[in-house]
Amino acid sequence: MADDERTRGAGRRPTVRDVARAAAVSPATVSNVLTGRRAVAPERAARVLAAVERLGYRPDPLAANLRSTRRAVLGVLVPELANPFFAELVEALERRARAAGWRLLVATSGEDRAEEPRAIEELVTWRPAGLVLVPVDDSFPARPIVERSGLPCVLVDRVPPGCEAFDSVAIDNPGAARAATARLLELGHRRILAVASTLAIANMRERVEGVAAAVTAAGARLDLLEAGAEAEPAAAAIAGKLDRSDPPTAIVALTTTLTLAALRALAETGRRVPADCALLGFDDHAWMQVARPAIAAVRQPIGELARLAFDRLRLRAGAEQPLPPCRVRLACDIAWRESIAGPPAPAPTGPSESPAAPPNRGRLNV
Amino acid sequence: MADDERTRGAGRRPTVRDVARAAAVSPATVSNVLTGRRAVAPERAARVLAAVERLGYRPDPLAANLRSTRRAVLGVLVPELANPFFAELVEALERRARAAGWRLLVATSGEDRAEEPRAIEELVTWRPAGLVLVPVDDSFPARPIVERSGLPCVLVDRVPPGCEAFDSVAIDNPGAARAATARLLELGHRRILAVASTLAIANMRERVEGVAAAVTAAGARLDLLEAGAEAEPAAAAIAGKLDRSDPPTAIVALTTTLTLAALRALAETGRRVPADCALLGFDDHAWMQVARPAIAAVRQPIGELARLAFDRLRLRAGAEQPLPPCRVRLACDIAWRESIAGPPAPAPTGPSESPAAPPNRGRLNV
DNA sequence: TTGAAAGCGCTAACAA
DNA sequence: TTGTTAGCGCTTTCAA
Repeated sequence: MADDERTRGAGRRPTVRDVARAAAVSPATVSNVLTGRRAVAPERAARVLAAVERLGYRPDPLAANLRSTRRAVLGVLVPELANPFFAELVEALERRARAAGWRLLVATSGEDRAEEPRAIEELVTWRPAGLVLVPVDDSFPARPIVERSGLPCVLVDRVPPGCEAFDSVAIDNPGAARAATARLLELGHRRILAVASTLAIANMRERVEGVAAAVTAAGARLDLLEAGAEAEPAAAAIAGKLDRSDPPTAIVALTTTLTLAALRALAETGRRVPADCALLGFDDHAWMQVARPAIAAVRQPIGELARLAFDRLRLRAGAEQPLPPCRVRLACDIAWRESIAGPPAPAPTGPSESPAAPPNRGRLNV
Repeated sequence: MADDERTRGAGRRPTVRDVARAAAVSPATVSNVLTGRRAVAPERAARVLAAVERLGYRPDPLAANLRSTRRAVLGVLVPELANPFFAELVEALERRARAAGWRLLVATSGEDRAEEPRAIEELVTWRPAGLVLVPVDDSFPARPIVERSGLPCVLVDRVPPGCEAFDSVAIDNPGAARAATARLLELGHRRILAVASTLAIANMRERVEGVAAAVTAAGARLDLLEAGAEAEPAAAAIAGKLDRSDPPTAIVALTTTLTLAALRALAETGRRVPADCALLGFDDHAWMQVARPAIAAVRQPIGELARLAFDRLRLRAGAEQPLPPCRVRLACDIAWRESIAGPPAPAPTGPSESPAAPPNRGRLNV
């Protein structure tokens, strides 16, 4: 059925004109019914809808976007999809976008400063309604292109300094790091090693600041390691820190890769977790629950990050006049697990409560 | 500089016409220079290029795609991005696509049969040059839409039966499973548990077949469990199998989630790996190397899968006449790690060589 | 409220 | 080899 209708075009997809003819109205009316941009008399609208149904008409978004200024595509640039955090972020964005009838154009910069502006430039030529962007690092090489494009843009996860004019959505990095570290200090740790990939990325610095704030407040000692993004060299560097005479009794790893590197370094230097050294990571993954010991980790609310970023973009895309920038910072849960315990030798002070996390869900609108 | 040129349009992006005027040629010539579709005299081409540079002209892919039949966009549909295998597949595809000047439109079906056709339908309305598709399962609900669209389509990873007319790229599932199992049998295992998510997905069945073939050939016993895609219930089901009087001494987990579930089940039932039970998973991830014991796993050549899928699609998109379907199956490496050892009690037979993998890289063109 | 007509920016015909 | 013309499928004036 309906095949007689469809063969008419000899394989050609039906267009607005076909629908208009079938419904005995003008193409403009078809458009108005379908986009809802202008009112159409009920009976005519029904005729149009029926014709659409009968012909199996699907509007061509390419043509629609070419003509109109309002598009329903979002450009998304993340450093890499191999990083589960970004993969989950993109998936959450895609889910929300599709639910709202929007599409996603996805690109990756490969954590490469030279690639970022190239990727953004290509994205921009597609004239998306907006951009969701995780910059490579503080240098944010795509910035001039984004600004010149005039497109709405939300920075997610990494918000370089000087980007106060951009919308941004990220977690409360200092807060999460402080809360995590405070717990370690409570348990009696006095030498804490914070492992960052690079301090050239704002969120890394913010996490380090959080750790430092807690450590300083407690009069303990902070060891800071900038270990790079690669697992192997990072593990070696961490092992180096562990092999000193006065090694840390707790490690806070600021990315998943560094958590893995820390685990490797601890194993290689013969440390048991948590007996010899406690470990806490950023970003929670399924394997951390199953690992023995199970690894404690800061849990980022990825779905929430995606939701806020998308809603912001949609709002801005639909807004008539320019909106003031909006900076959202979300609080994080921490999954306390077996990798956390008090320091080994003479447990100096610290209460012996069970390591339950204080409930700190909520939102921090800066 | 060049600003005087750019302000002319009063913020308007320059078009082919602007470039044509600036270079004193026709719009068609500009198009021909930029797309390289027809020859243009060197000096004129140089003039055009100079004008492009001076005006900061960027072609609008929307308009180009609307007019021409050849598009440089690929539609990609995967079940989910939260699964690192698919995330890495998409990343590898994106990398190759971008290198070739193509873009990716990404959608996810959420492993949902109802969502798959919806997602594909939206993808198709964008008129991509081709589709890369990982079906939800054998039911492949998007199939009629894909066929009706007439678009080139490569099935990746999951190739439902009856899809011989489609191009497909996947690993040699039976071969990988057979090789893995053969090694376990060599080590003396006689009761092997294969854990699949669901037998409604072809690659799961193929893996099971591979395990079964090896087990049968060795006269050993195969235990098959269809454990679902969720970690918790799967772990419970696996624990059930382990708690019987005659438990398996080796587990082959057919997905990453099931590998995690198996680990959990083993821990919960007090089994040590590999002393009480050996474990081998499908899909290798960073944490498996760091886990104690390190987890052995079949390594899928994701980059290669992506490369072949993309090249195939590009070939088909550029081809004049229809090409015969091409079914590629790639051999896999196996990362042999600590989670593999002989069975606990009376190690019956089996040579005591070191568990090094036989080199079996290569391609199997079915 | 509706229709006719004019493009959005580009490339494919066709003619020169 | 080049320019002219037309039109991809849609939305948006503008006039009725």
